[in-house]
Amino acid sequence: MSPRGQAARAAAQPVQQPVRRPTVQDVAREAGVSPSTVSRALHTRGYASPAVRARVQAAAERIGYVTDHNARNLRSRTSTSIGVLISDLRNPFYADLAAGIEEELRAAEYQMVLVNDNGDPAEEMQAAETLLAMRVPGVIVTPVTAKCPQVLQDNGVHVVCADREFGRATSDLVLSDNKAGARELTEHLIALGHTRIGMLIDETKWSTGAGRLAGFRAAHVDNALEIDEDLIAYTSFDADAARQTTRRLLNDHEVTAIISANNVLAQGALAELKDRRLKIPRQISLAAYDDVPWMSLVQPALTTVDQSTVEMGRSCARLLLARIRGELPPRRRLVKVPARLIVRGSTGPAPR
Amino acid sequence: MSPRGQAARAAAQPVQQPVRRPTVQDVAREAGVSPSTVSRALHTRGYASPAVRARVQAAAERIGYVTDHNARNLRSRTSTSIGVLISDLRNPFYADLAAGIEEELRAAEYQMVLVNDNGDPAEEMQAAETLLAMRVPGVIVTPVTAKCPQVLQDNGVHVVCADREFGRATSDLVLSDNKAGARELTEHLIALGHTRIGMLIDETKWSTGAGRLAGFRAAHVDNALEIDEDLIAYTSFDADAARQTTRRLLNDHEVTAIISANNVLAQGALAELKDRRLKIPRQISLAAYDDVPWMSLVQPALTTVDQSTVEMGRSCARLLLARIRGELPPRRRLVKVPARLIVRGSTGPAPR
DNA sequence: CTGTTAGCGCATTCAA
DNA sequence: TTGAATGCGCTAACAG
Repeated sequence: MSPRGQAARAAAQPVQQPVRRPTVQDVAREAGVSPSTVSRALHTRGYASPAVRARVQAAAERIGYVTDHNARNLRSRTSTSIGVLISDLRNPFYADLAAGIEEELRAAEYQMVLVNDNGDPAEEMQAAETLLAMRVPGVIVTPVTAKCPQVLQDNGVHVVCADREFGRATSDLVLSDNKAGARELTEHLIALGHTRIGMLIDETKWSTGAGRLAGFRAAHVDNALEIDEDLIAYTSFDADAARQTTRRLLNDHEVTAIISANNVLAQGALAELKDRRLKIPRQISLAAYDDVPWMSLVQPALTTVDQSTVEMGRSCARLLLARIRGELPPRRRLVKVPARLIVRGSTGPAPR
Repeated sequence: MSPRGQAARAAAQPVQQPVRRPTVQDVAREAGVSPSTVSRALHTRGYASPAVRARVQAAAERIGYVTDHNARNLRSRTSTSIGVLISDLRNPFYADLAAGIEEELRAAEYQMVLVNDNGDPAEEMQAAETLLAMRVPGVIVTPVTAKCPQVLQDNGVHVVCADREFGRATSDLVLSDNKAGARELTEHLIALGHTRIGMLIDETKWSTGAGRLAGFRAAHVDNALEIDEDLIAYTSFDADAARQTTRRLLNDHEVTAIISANNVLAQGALAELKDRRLKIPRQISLAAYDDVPWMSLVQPALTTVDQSTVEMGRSCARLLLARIRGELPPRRRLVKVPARLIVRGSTGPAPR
């Protein structure tokens, strides 16, 4: 790679890369003890006399010693890096999730290795392999396929699936109570007299979409309202698609309210309603699952379901760390994060 | 470590932690070559015959070998983990920046270790130490203090400062062209006839705020407009504070337009204007530096300066990687990312 | 082009 | 309680 000609040149020039960092050896010399004593004094608890420990710590501080995680990880077969695998950091849902995770990990002196998989199975597997290579003890993932958590678990990595689930997964789970949240939201509209409510939804393969749709249905059943299946408007993942779908929904059917299954789709729906100059909520009500900041900035502010995304992230991290520390019984744990209805100005009585 | 007794138990019980992962030794045995040949065949280029290389790769694939980054990093004194140190992942500016960085790093097969420092100097230093422990070859940071990049560099870590600069920093830099952007935005308002423009700003210690304020001033000077210093409204970092400051600004002074120095402050300003039921832009114009998605969702959509945040992130990563690979001359490099004015509905002719 | 040897920095035996 | 010895998994020297 770099034969000595190159190394020599590097040494001659003002290159700062090969700064020799102090090792336990250096600290040992400085403190007048053995390397193993340094190791114990610095990390393990109870195997060094207070005096020695203080002396070692002082010496370490003095010469600017910083543990080498690579060496520590290699030797002790543990790592404090946690993989976090999400679909799109630019979506505030994932950003909030990651923020919650990071907060909790940092408090426990763990690090977050964040990877975007763009919702692509291939990139997701790629990322999983990278995390295997890093020998992370655990991964938090919003899975795209069941294969990814599976492969990780097969290799002894603890996995927490966040936000969504696949039928046969065996990993720990942290989910929003999608069904309850969507049901509450739908009932709020029904209580306002709406009987023809459009449901804008992108997928129902995952528990996320499936749960929200189930809640939508349940609210209808509970209120003895028949569902016009045509009002369930399946769309794609992006806001533009949602806008087209909303357009079609409005053209082809009479609805007095629309529920968007997530924050991205809501953008498209809102754009279409505004474009048509429909008065919200006088002419049509709009509500969304997954509250994000812009929803309270628009006029009227949107009625939403807040799924406490940051807290969801914290839960993921807490659960994973507990699992890593062996504090949990073997069987998988499911954490349901409550969803909370927030009524704002975008929903009102049904017209006529 | 895990003698066969334990391994046997592991196989019997549903414990997945002590999974013995294959090593180069195992691959070597499988392929009938030596460990070092495996290493060369798998990673280095040119030092293995095609036949052997193929055989080794097949063997590795077969037994599910995945390189141990810790061991590789320890031995070769290189790492593909990059530290990214930001203030608040929930702020879309930082999320976009991180997304751009991650995208570019991932393409180059590097990993992103993301740490939130909450804008707190102590947490920032804590994070720096963690990254030193991880032996990352480089860090991208939106610095809170000059000390953090300094310490990292002193330890041989390459640093790219993103978004802001401190006077004496010696690290590479990627900045928005704050002055030009703010000037253009201000001139846009002046061209619309505004002469009393409020400037809502949180800090001017960093190049960010300083540059934007300088652009604001420059636009006035260019147009022979005197600045009423009272219209420069200094506020704190959060939206609530910005709202209070906007309230005071409106109470105490007559302004026909307000410029917010960033996306967070804009929330506060907008909230106050709406609360007062001021018609935008008929009664007052509002514009903001740092375009984020909600600004095109509100009505009227906000006139903004887009600082291409994702691209800024990509630039940071590209610059850092080039530096790490030694492709750059020793002297620090400054990358200015152009800022682009986006005129939307929130700015209009000055009243009267 | 390939194998042998050695050691990165550390934590963990074990013996003292 | 401490020190000496060992090796985690890998890759860089060197020799062949």
